[in-house]
Amino acid sequence: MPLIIENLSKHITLTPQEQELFLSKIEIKQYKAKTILLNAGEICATSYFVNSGVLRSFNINDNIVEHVLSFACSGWWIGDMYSLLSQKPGNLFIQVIEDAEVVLLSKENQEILYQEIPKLERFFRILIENSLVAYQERLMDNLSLTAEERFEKFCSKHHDLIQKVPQKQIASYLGVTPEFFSKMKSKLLRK
Amino acid sequence: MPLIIENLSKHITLTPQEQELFLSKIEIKQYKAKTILLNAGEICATSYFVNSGVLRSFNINDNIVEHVLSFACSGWWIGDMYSLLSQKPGNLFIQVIEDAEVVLLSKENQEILYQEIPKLERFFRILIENSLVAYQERLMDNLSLTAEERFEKFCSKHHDLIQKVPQKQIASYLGVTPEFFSKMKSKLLRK
DNA sequence: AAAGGCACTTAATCTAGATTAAGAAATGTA
DNA sequence: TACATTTCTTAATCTAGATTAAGTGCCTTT
Repeated sequence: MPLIIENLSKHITLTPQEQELFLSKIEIKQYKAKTILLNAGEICATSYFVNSGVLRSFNINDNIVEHVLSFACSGWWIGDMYSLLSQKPGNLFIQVIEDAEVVLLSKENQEILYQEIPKLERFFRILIENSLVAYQERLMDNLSLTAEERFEKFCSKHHDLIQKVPQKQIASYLGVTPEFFSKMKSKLLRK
Repeated sequence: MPLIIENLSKHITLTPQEQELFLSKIEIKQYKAKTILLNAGEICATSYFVNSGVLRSFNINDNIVEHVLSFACSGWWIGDMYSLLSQKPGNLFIQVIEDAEVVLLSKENQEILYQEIPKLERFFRILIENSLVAYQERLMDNLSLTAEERFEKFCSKHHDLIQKVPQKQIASYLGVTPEFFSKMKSKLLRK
């Protein structure tokens, strides 16, 4: 069974016909590492679901500093929610970190699917609810934990990513500089 | 027209009967300032919609330090999403800051309403989508802006709250100590 | 009116994490 | 294989914001 159908079935049950319909509305693509799927300033018209490999979303502020908003590996969705919803130019880049196979669902087809399979409204509501809870927790962590505590939490939650993602990007995700991250890491290893 | 019906009509259109049904499933209560509507450790079974007054959600970490997650004034929803969705004990408090009239929607009734008025699934999806985008932006702001820049952004976005909320709570929302906030504010006033 | 408790301010001191800089490893590329 | 580019490390210095502490003014409650 395709990974994405398995993913849907975590929250809703689709009939075989509905599964067919869903699969007919998506596109699957292979991308090499470093490929940019979405540039800041563009209008995001697609949701991305990762079959394999790793992606990230990030922005670049005027100081030319990158800030990683999220990583996505096998079984995760990623996109620029702001731009996708508002259909205005966003400020996120979406980039492949490790060679990836990605499912593309256009906003257009997503709306069609909402009409044809109303249950999907429920699926995406739950997906976004969970995402919201995760971002709320991450925000509170950034307000209340030290960099070291955030790193330990990240390790226990996303151990799989640590090998696959350049550590400067993990630093950025945690909100510290690569230099400080390096120092912190070697301090933790010495323990 | 009740504020909450007006609120629903921002994203969906309800028939008069549906409006009636909705109104029959909610409860309206008055609360004095400082009242706690939800304690950390409790399971959240209710969504709150503010008719008037101001509420906040916050947690308290082991160091006995409060961290404000969100404010809500007239026309805003507030709750402990994590606890509400998982039905596990949460770690948020929800408290009245300024005497308030609040609409209560129980999780139970919300589920019933999803059945009876499927459009509501759309409404809450959109509500949560917007909330998610806002938290993503706030997280990125915390990663990339200085406290002063965050404060200026807060002022331009939530000017109404500045008069109503004790400034130590705004400090907490922004992620700085009350002392530093005070210093920062007087520095900005001197300009 | 007194008294206790908050919220806010000011100021001195301290520190987590940033910045700058330079070298070492790793990776890509011809 | 060598060269270039990027990533990571180490270390010195710096700073935004924390901590500690003391004082002021304003509500509450009695």
